[in-house]
Amino acid sequence: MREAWSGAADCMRCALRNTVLFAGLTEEDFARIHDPIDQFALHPGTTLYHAQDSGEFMFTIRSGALKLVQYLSDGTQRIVRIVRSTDVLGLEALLQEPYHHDAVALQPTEVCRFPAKLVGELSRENPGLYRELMSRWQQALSEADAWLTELSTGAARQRVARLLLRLVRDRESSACQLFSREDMGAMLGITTETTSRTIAEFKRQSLLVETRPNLFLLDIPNLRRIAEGEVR
Amino acid sequence: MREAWSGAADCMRCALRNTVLFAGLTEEDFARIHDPIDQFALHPGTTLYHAQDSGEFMFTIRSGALKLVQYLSDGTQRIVRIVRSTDVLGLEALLQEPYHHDAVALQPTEVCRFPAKLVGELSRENPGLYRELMSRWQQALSEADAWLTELSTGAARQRVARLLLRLVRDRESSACQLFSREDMGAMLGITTETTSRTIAEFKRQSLLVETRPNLFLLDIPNLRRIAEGEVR
DNA sequence: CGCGGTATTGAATACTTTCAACAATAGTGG
DNA sequence: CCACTATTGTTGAAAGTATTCAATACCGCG
Repeated sequence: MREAWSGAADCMRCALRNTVLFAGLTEEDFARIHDPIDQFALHPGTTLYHAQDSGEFMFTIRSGALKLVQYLSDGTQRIVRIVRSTDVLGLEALLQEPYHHDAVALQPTEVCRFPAKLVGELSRENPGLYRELMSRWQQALSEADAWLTELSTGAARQRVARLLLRLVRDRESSACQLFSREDMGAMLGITTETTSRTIAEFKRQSLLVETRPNLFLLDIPNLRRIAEGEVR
Repeated sequence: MREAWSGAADCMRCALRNTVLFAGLTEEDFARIHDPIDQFALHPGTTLYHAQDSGEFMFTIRSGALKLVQYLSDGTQRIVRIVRSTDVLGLEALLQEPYHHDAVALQPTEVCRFPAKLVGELSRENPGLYRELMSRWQQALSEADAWLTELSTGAARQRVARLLLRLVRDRESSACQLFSREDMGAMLGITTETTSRTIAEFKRQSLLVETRPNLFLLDIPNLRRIAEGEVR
């Protein structure tokens, strides 16, 4: 059993309704999609879907985070994206394609699931949804490009610094939680050990201060300098 | 002057018409888009557009190849994608966003240019075009993911081998042209020198045989073994 | 033929990985 | 609630790779 079913989704009261995929729908359209929506709670480590699974459903993330993982033929894994609250998952299902990644929860995560086919139908009549879908695709693409340029280029110290900065972007405080060293390594294309060493060094230099278990405050200005490669 | 204008495009006779973006359009729709289409020839090294330029136009590639380049704040460049014949360029313009990359010709290249706005309008009435656009977005995304897992992961030897194999995929022969060492390095996230050393070594091992200036035959099976990391 | 740019090579250095050991931590069952 | 165990994180040392910077070779073009 891979997830806890939490009943039909309560979309009308969903705090996210206006920020997520279906923001532009009329009440009428919305009624049509509401019924088939189910809501799930995922424990960390739970797989929402596997690469190659037939892509019947799309998902929105209500809370938490998932990693999208691809595997090389030699078995090494690479995390190609992180999806978070308000993000949409499984766009490829709109094209009747199987999923392209494993999607695995990194934290306690709540998702809403709905049939891709339905979204496809609605989008054909609803210009707002149509545009929103394109925008989501473009967002994913920009994100992928940023991972290439920022997280897969330069020395390990720089990559780790850029990942940390990315984790606190668009946030009020500079506090953030870290992922496991293994996951961070898989995001950056470096080994678990190198990641651990780098994080440990950042801690010693007070670029990272642990205020509570796995809650870190960042020294943003100095991490920026490292990210740019200005310091050793 | 950045490009040679070759006159209004002769779309009706374009060999690509049925394989590219507008394959599904009716004659009527097509008439509407034909007029604003211009065709350009680009010399190698020519920039088609710059990142941040206002994205008024989209492009299809008739022949040749372009690189999409992003820059880090420290000035290092990373090539995030290669677009080739039948590919579409500038999807972000559909969302009224500025371009996200520099687009630079790698070879003599012919492109067709058309207003993004027009495509947006047509796609709202034309389900075929609508679907085609989604499919193009997904294609770009898959490509980006593949660059992360295949071309930005593992040792330099493996990356170079995977890039070479990628260059001859879906081709009748195992012959291909190589890009400059600098460009290959920017695709793989390694230095020009490391790229050069690796290519030179492959040549010495006859994994690459130069039959004509810059035309190479690949030893696919052995390059595959290197790509998988099975050999030193 | 010579010039300018690209490719190749060398040598020293810096960095990352590997493999192994040990420490810290969280989860489990008594 | 505590002790135990399994997992995750940290560290060390050696080996393997990649980068840097500099020199030289090669190529295409005028």
